Amino acid sequence: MLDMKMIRENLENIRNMLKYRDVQFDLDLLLELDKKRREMIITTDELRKKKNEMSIKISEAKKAGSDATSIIQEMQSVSAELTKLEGVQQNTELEYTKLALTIPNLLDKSVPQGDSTANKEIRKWGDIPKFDFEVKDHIDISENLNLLELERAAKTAGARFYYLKGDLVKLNQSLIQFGLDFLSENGYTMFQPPYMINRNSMQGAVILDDFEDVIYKIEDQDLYLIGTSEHAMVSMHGNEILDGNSLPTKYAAISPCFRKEAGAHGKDQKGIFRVHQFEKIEQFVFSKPEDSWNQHENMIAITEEFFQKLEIPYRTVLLSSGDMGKISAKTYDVEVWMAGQNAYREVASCSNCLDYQSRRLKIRFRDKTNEDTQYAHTLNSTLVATERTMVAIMENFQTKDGHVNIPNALQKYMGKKTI
RNA sequence: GCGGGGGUCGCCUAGCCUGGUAGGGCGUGGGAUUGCUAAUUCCAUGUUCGCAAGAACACGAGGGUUCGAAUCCCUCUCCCCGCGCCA
Repeated sequence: MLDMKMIRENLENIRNMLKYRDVQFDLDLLLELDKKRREMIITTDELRKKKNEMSIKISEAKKAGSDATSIIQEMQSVSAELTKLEGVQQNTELEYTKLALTIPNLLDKSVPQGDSTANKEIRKWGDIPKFDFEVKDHIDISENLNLLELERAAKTAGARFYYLKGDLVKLNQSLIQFGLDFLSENGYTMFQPPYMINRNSMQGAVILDDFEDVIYKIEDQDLYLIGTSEHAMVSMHGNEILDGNSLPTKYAAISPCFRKEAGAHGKDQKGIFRVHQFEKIEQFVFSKPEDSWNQHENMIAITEEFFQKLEIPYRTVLLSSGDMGKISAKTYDVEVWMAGQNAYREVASCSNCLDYQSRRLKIRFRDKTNEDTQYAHTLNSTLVATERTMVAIMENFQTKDGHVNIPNALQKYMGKKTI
């Protein structure tokens, strides 16, 4: 959500933002509803004022023991009128809020304009592995080594599910262990969040379209499966006034992620690259506004360092205005090399959401109790999505005789050097 | 799941029985006063609308009764205590 006052004062910027994001949004309707909403507030406030004044008169009359019948009758009619107007106001408010919740976030000025072809590679690390044999993809590798049950998963759950098996289970746990150790050493506090959260929390974290395309709902309950621990982490401090001295909070969250993947039909159909359920360690930071861009750079640096330790070649991409999520003001993606696909593929995403989520969830801070509160900034970044990372490990570290070498950093967690 | 007790403006708390402008303390900021440290005292300290003056709203959430609800009634929610069930 954006500050309505700011929208009114920066109409040109907002129109440009919508254009650059290539998003259909009825800004004129929003302005109209905002105007109507404010008018309604003024009208109903005046009636309430009248009511309050009469209430005092009634009280005084009763105390004095005189007759208050005529004032009470007058107040009855004012009350009735107010009830009627409040109904109208409530409807206006609902309409306004519904629309206001769908306007995308501002864009940082460093974001390139255009669609995904305008994405900008800003860094590249590592040498692409060369093989003197025919390279296999992770599906063939895991089949040969008996590391996945894909057909049986399709039988028991459907497409885009999997059973990890044997050493792949251990590799997954090793990545998680290593990731948590790594973030702990870098001053992060670990969290394991709820995997289901209520509608209000989810609505603060995501934009409406995501409910349809991404989020699973629990039947007959006000609960939704998180699509990422970000959803549970951002709402954790909802309706709170944080102590400014505690910022930035650096949280490391580990959780499974559940995604519908609606609209991804045909893409990455096989294997464990694009699935309905995967594990992810997330960095989540609440920061002061003046510090958030600095934090954003820190977070992407941490993620890059992690993949360097895993010896996986990657490139870091600054997403263009048309390719970003609507809640983010600026996003870096990390794409790692996947030898089986002969391509860089997305494994991590690092976003600064400014005060967009904080406004929705009322996450504020102040340094001293008599100061005005400010909205905190929220930032999220993948540290590691383990299933995708295992695809990269299997494909990049495969050997001629069909085995997979374990990256140095993971060997002590795996207790072996090769699968 | 059952029974009991709770949720009040950052924190603590009064008010609820008996409906009539939500009070006090702490913390924080500012002013005044007194040789100093300190003490004392006054003002400010939530949200929304408004350029402002000001006004409205706010007692866990949502309904209801009433001219009027923190207060009475209903539903939900979270916390605490006891019992039950349970990995």
